[in-house]
Amino acid sequence: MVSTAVENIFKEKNLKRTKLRVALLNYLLSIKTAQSYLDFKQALGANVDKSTLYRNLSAFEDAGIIHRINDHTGVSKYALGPSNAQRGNHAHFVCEKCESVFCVEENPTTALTVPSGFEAKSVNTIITGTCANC
Amino acid sequence: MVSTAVENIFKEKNLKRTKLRVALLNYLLSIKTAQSYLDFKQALGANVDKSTLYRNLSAFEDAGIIHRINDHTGVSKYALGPSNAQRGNHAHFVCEKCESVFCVEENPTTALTVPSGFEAKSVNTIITGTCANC
DNA sequence: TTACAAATGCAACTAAGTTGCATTTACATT
DNA sequence: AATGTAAATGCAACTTAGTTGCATTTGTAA
Repeated sequence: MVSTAVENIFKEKNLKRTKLRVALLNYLLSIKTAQSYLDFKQALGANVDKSTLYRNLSAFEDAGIIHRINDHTGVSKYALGPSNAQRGNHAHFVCEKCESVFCVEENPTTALTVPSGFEAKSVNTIITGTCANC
Repeated sequence: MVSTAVENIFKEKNLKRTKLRVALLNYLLSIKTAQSYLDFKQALGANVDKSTLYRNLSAFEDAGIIHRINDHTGVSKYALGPSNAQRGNHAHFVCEKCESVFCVEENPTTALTVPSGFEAKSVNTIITGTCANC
């Protein structure tokens, strides 16, 4: 089930429409939580090439299709949507039981003040707790 | 210049007072930015053992002496003070020019709302921008 | 001073992510 | 449809952060 969005996004972003990219994007569309390299590998087949996958994740990130999330584990995870630097901020919720990472809308956010001399450009928030499934 | 605090903290936390631990703690007291393994190695001598250093960082973290910070680079950095889960929240400022990481007081914070079914326990905020030195 | 748990040092390992390069493929142009 | 080309792939080799097992050493309490 390849949506129109998936059909068009490659042209829009000047990316070639390869098999893996279509599968990757459809998988991202199908899932609610942020995914790691290992998650993608498991979902797309153990035979997917590591370099190719990482390069595609980078390409998607550069194109603003996905954003990279760094939780406490140090392993990068990826979810649909551009980064906070490019769009309105959103937060990431990390479930401490199942380790899932969700994008959540940020609450009418704090006025952000930093020490004098410092200039803030973007904000990334990681919320830790338990998710609805746990 | 070994402060009284440093003399006492090991007994308080039931940690043995070894050479490296004293040096590590004094170094942390002397510096304003969060430090990575490589920073410590450079500051404390290239001969410090990797395992020992990492184990001490873990021990200090467990004891609430320091907390670990994960910025966008995926490399852990450490700074004095317990984690946000244990104390009032504070934020981390990452300078996009010099890559320094500072702990900054968090502004009187928002009521934190998460989707229904989710339960938030702690919040970690990474602010990206330029620091006072850059 | 001694005894023992805890800390160290070393080497070997794991796992995430990157790089170089030869081959293949998407796709625009003819 | 044939083809030229830049981009994408696949593979192997590498880098770097962090961990683990184990024999040796050391801090500290008795």
